[in-house]
Amino acid sequence: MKEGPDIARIGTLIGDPARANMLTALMGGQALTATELAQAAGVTLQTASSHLSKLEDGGLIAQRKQGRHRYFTLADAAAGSLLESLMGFAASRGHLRHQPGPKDPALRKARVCYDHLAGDYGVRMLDSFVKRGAIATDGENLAMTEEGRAELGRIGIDVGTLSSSRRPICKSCLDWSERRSHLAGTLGKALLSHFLEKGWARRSGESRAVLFTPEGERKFLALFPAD
Amino acid sequence: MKEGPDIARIGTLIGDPARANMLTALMGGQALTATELAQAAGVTLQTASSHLSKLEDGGLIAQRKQGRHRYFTLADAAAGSLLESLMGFAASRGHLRHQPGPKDPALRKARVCYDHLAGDYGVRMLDSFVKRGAIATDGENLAMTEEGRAELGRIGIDVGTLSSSRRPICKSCLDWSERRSHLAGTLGKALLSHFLEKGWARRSGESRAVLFTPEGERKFLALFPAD
DNA sequence: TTCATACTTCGATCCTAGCCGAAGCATCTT
DNA sequence: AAGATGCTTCGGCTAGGATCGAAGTATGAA
Repeated sequence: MKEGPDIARIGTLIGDPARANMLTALMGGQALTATELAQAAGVTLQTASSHLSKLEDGGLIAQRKQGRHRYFTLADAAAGSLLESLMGFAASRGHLRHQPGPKDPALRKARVCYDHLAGDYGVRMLDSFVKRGAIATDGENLAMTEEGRAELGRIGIDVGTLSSSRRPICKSCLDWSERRSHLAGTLGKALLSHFLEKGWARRSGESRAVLFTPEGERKFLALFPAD
Repeated sequence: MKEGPDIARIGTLIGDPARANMLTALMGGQALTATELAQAAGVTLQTASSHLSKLEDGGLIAQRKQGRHRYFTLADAAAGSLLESLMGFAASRGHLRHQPGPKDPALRKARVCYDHLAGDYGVRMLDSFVKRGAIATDGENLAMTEEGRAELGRIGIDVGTLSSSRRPICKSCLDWSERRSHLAGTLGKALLSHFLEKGWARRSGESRAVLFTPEGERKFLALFPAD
């Protein structure tokens, strides 16, 4: 019949509201149990179990058995990036589930996107890197410069250890709230971990929001000045 | 729990096989009619019509009325890019439907658009007429000049006989493979007929492609030189 | 005008897939 | 061992939506 990849299968998987809620919850980057995901989706455990096995078959999520728990995560960074693209597109068409009112400014300011920082602060960080020549870009692809390696060394991140993975060090990821790109890849992950370790910020309990301490915020803004 | 963009809505739109087939067909870049898309999707015209209005509401496609046809295209580059991401992801997970066959460059080169010539050659023809002052344009509307009447007389077309109909002699028609305008109207129709009658070209069997003979191609290119 | 073509809307059917209750495994605790 | 917790499987119910026939609308052709 038809040729090419089966986008309908992926679409169907994401198209169910319960599954979409689960995937959105997993965008936080944390591994969640079936019970937690059932709650996030608003369905019973049996139903959630059925959804999770479909998502796993489709290659969107992966599971890890640990004792009597099963921890689910997004399958990989590509899955996270696809979901972020979808969110960006949906937001650009005005397909929001509730108005972007003053209720969730924390999410717009800084949130976790799978394993790296997104929102205003995420975009600001990438902008700053590009502006000072630490990262070179052709609009789509990103590349580390020599200056960038030195710069990150001063911050306290050894770029050498990041290149071991097959995953790219720098990658752009479309930000749905800002409609611009922020920094993904192993470097994006390392930077977020760095901020959390240093105590500049902490993860919000249930939400994807990243909450900066007053001191952490001051240091972050000094490190990545805006225009 | 219900935060952010509604990815489920986009997922549902792409998740139906008939709609996915339509979107895949539109990824070719050409504008397609509802009838053509119904064929591509393997459903009846009524069903296709329903799908198309849903896709339009969702912001994935746009339509352009032209005469009694409705030409559908992807809404914009963002929609195309989203679909490409999805195809890449689906392919990376091994969700393939069939091996991709050789695509048809002949369609992009020259094809029939209702009753006139479209594609690279169609755009080239209008460009050439405008450049030599045979047709005047304000960007949207086209008008025959006196020079143009003489010019067409030399080619072998009597413009006088074309003006009997209520249909305009010259009309611009957006070409979706080239993203520029080509020549429609009774003159566009007459020119295509002329080429076919003279044996410069012939219509492909089932496809919309117009196949030029080596001699016809030489004469056509001499008559309508590029920049 | 009358006919033909392109498409939409309406109405009815049918089938998929989401849903949950109940029961069944598996693993940890005591 | 017995009980508790976490999750899966089974079976039946139901709603949503994909589908098409038939009728309606719009535009072009004769």
